[in-house]
Amino acid sequence: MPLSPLSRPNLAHIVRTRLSEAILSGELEPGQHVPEPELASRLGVSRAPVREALLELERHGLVTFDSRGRTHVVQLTLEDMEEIYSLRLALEPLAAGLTAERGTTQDFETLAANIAATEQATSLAEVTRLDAAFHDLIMRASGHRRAAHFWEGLRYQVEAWLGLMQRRHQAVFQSTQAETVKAHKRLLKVLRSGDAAAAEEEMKKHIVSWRRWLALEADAAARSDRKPTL
Amino acid sequence: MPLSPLSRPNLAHIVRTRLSEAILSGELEPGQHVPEPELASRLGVSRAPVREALLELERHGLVTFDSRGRTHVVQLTLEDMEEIYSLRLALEPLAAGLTAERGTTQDFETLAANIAATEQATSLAEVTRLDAAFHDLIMRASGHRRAAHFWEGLRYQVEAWLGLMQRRHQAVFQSTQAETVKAHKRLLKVLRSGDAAAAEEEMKKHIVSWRRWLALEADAAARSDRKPTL
DNA sequence: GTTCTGGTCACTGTCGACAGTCGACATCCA
DNA sequence: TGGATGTCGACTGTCGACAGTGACCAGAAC
Repeated sequence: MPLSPLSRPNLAHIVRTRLSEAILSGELEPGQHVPEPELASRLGVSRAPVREALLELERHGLVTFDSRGRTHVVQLTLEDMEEIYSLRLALEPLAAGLTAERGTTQDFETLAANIAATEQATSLAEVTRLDAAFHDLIMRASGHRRAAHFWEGLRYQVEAWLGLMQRRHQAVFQSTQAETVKAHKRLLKVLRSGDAAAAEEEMKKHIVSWRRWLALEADAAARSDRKPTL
Repeated sequence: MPLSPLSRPNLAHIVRTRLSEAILSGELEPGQHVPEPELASRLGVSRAPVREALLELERHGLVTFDSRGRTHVVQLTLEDMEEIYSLRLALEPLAAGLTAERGTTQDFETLAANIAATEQATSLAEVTRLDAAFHDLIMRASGHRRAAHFWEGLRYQVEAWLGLMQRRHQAVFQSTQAETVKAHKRLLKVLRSGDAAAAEEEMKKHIVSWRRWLALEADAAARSDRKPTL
């Protein structure tokens, strides 16, 4: 009987997941102060797991602690995104190269499944989530645990940013789904080829092209002659 | 009156610092299980700050949690160090370039002071600490907060590894102090020149040359025909 | 009206306690 | 004797409580 071992996530993990969703969806607004007691009572748990979850979320860059230790939902600025861009550019090609070398058939099939799911996604939010997951899979498949770990510290911020931009500038993301699928297919093909250098190069291009989303808010602000609200 | 605001570190921070020292010095051995209740009673605090400190230490890669949530002092392998090497190579040249561009006179003076201290250090352990601090300063001076943050997640592991190697292969580190000073002086000079590309290149060289410490244990093991104990 | 003062309130940091769980070890039965 | 079963102890995950601190607000003093 194929009984795989079941994992029993602790409360802190559940709280963390729940809060991630709340932040990514915009249910909790950027900059908003989120007191531990309130979260605890709203979620029906004590403060201990909430505190632990918040520490995790800080690691993921979704919340920050001010000088008094109070928790705020992160408010990403353009400079933050530039930082993230430069780090993605440093990390992801490295991982892509490794994945091309070491990736298993299993890995590539999971990636293919992700692309298929992206093709059939019915909402932008879903596309964004699957996009982040795709990169996540590559980082993991690389076998570079620390790089994957670092990526964990970036991906949620990327998701948060894209979510925010999508809510603000829907029109711009019209063709995103198709483009994402196309780019990911190209990537997967190179990864499967086993050519590390080519994989690095392709990933680099992919990240560079992703950069165009960064200036969105600044551009929109410039056009409408208002201050960018980040 | 120049009274700078005093920071009142919380217990968790103190515990974290104390535990870092214990791990880096070898007081706590690699692989050793460290139960929260014991740490708490030994340090005379409750488990809450200990738990928080352990989470921080995990982020710094000095401890790991097993499937049951029990804490162990990290046991670095050669593969771990290869990972760290590849990440340093991705992160530090980037930061060095930025520091060359944006570094302030103040920054460079702090770096110079660090080098001076390294010159006068009286123990290898001190040299190692100052070495890590030097790189820390560059990461901070770069203004790239996330890169600096990532480096925080590596530096202690680097220190731990070097400490371990130094305790095992003292003789090999004879000339380390002088070499470190020389290399750091070269780096500082390039940083001061403001030439980002040159700074990147010099840092790259520096990291590559650091790589030689990685194979130490494997080499020693091969020579004495025993299994490398990592 | 403005500045100082005191009180109030909302939070965080820390503590001690309890329950559930897992491994180790002893024990029982074939 | 060896494998299954039961018991014990150690630790983690979680909880509720308390104290200390800073922000905010109202009122007093000038």
